[in-house]
Amino acid sequence: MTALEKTFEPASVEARLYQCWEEQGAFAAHPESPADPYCIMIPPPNVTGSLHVGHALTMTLQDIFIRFRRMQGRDALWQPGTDHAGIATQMVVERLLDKEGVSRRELGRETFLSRVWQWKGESGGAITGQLRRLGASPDWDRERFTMDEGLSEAVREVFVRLFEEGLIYQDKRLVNWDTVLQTAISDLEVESRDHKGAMWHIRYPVEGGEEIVVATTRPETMLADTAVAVHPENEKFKHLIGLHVVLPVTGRRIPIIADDYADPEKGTGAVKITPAHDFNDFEVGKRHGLPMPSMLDRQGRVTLAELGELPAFARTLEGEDRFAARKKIVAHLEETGDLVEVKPHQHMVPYGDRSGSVIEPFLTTQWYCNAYVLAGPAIEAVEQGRVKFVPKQWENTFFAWLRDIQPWCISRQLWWGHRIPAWYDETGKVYVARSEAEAQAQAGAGARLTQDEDVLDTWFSSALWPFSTLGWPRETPELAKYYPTDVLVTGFDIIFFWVARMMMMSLHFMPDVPFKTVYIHGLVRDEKGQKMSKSKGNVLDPLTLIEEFGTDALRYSVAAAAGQGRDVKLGRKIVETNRAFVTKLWNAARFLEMNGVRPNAAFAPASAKLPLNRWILARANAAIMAATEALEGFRPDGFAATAYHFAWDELCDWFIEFAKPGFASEDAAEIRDTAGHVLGVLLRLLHPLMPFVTEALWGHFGYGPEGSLIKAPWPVPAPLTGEAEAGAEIGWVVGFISEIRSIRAEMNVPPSQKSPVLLQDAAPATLARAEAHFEAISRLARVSEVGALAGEVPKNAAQAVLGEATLILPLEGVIDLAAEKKRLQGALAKAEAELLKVEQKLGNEAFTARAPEEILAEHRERAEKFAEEARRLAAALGRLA
RNA sequence: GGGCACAUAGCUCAGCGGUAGAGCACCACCUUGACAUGGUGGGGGUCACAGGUUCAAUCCCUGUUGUGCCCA
Repeated sequence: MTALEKTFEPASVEARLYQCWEEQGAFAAHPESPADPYCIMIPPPNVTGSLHVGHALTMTLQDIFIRFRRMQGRDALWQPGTDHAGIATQMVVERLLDKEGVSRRELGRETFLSRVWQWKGESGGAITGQLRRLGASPDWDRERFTMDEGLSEAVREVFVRLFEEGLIYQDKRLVNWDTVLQTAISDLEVESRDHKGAMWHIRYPVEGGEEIVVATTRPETMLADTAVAVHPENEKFKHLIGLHVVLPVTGRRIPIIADDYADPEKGTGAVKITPAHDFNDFEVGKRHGLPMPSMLDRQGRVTLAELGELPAFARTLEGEDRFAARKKIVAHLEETGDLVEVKPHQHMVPYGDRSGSVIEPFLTTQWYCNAYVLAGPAIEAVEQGRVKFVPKQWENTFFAWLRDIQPWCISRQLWWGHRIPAWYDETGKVYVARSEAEAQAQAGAGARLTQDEDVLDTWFSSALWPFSTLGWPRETPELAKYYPTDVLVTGFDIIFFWVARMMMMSLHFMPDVPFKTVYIHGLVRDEKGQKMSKSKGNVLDPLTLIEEFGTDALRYSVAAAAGQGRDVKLGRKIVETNRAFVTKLWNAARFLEMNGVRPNAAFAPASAKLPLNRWILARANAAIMAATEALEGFRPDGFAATAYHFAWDELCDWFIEFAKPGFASEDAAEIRDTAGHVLGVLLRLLHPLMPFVTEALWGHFGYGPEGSLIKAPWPVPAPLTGEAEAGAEIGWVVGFISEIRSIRAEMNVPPSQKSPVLLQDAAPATLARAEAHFEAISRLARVSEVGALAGEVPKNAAQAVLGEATLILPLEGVIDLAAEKKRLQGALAKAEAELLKVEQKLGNEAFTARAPEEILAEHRERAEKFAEEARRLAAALGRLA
């Protein structure tokens, strides 16, 4: 074995090890194997996406769970893939076309789509390469894309079946219309922004002489007003109900109606009703059977086509942009004197999250999915605990959304996506079918069919991901084995998009839950807790961090910070700091290697005799149990902390320090075997967290061939003998060394000056311990000799209490008497304070009568301990005088 | 306005019905046989506030205040 390099160079091993794993098929699932399955579906990133820190977090967590279960012997399937991202991808390619000076429409649908596929082939899915940099271990051979033939077949199948069941239908109602992208978008893709606008108060003359003033934030829509609503109980307007007003600008005659929607407290109490341009007004319009003309076209320009005869001014508005039209109408109202007043008004305005333009409620015919019906079983599954959220409180968010779910508009006016499998004949009759041939058969040979121009919402196909990727609608071995999957890992911002929709579709078609657990993690923020955004310039690039500090450091950083229900704060500095842990592990291993530590499969931990070895083996067992429990309980932070503590505080700080001379002693063989065993445990424990450095060390030490740690068995606690006694013994020595170190540091004893330690009142067993571990004590606590105190306590000695014994350091000439006195007084005060607290409790009859015996015994023990400690400290103090 | 969460050391966060913890930062000391990306020691806390339950509350309950997020 060649010696390990002095420092760990992540860049020099990461690519090689990753390739090694991939080549040996280490990521592959084995449907044919008898092993229990463990499956995670990757929430497919956008094919246009590139790796950001959010991905780094979610993918690291998924990879940790997958690697852990794979090592436990489960047949792990981590299903990778990407999502075709209708709008985003189409925008990317259109932008490219822009540079060539051609538009999508000039190219035509088919040519355009071939360009998108070409783009996808060349630069789509860059993220999958980047995931490899992160050390992610999904089964790449099974990578899927939502526009794959198989997944597309699933989409058609689902669409047709839902249509046949009446759960997909066409309807004419308001959608969120993006006037730039010229498509309907989901309400989840709309963000409301606070806007400093105005409230215009406009006079509508009532037939018969009176007038009514309405308040609106969108005066231009008055072109399409079809009523004025007042509250039925509103005394101010009650008498006007049933009369008509003559709409300014258009001169149209519209009724005054009574509707609860008109809040007497808001605005003027009278509200104009424009059913085709406002969601609330649309409902009012439906209730009252009002006409619903539109006054805007697909691009948000005024169209008068549906508005009937109009006076001259109104006719000049044709083709005006909506905001220009607003200005013109307001100016006109001012002129005519119908504008009563304008008040500044703060309100929310909807914006499209992709285009950044103001979203327009728009009356169109679209395809809808009856989400209300599909939501029922999804809600039930969570209520019954068949799907569990971790942390649990996210169930509330899930319930809140699903219980109030609206019809899901699934059609999009895009080209890139799954084209809706619906065909129309010349009369406009619709035929929904799995293929054109099937539709033709339905329509009859003579019918001339044209396919619906629109495509489906990307989330429609993503919703099928848990089963479509496994081969549905075919009955495949994969579907039989891996469905339902075990856990879905995602951020809370995706509960609506993903979790809810996957639940609805899966429960309807499988029909079973898609996953048993939904693990929700936080968002990644910068060090100050600010959301990362390009405009703020606080975006961290995970690939840069990987280059600078290595993948393991990044993975450790995000996992250790992923406490439950908390956002993850991440900064360059944090990753840099955590790199030290990777380095520490490397150096510890390097030291063990230099001292001849090698794996020894024949070593039985139970055969270890040295207390030091028994102790570290017991600590390893404890670490294994704690780490396993943390991972099973979805606590990556606890897992990271456990491994860190074991590696650094127990293995490095104590075991290795104690063991140093042992490597040259007659105990060397057992120490080497123990160290070899414990290092093997540690590498396996840390592997899911820091796959590269652990794999590099594993191969180097020869625990297995290079690249084999990924499939090494997850450690289980080893049977031991005498570990309790060993624990007490090593614990005492650690306490002893710590006490001496503390005294010496506080007394400013130069490290070069060793000092003897005398034990007063020490039990023979204690003296034996001190003697047995004298070498370590001497080296680590700078002690020249240890022995029982014979005769009087020397003057001017520093003292401390440890168990039943008093430790005495004769430091004549070095010790500052006043300082030592102060130190002892502090210790005494502390002991007395503790004693007082415990005694007070024990003196409380209610406590002794009601507290459990265990607790009482514990308290009595502590009382004794503190009393003894205080007595000894007081004595020590007395000797100083 | 409705809902959810959070409030613990200077900072970031664990924790738990009985004894307050880590990392970073800070101070002092140390090139002691891997590691200065290190070692040793130290200072630093009314566990937001007010009630309640309990023998016992940082922890459970209620309220208040503050902060963040989601929904309308």
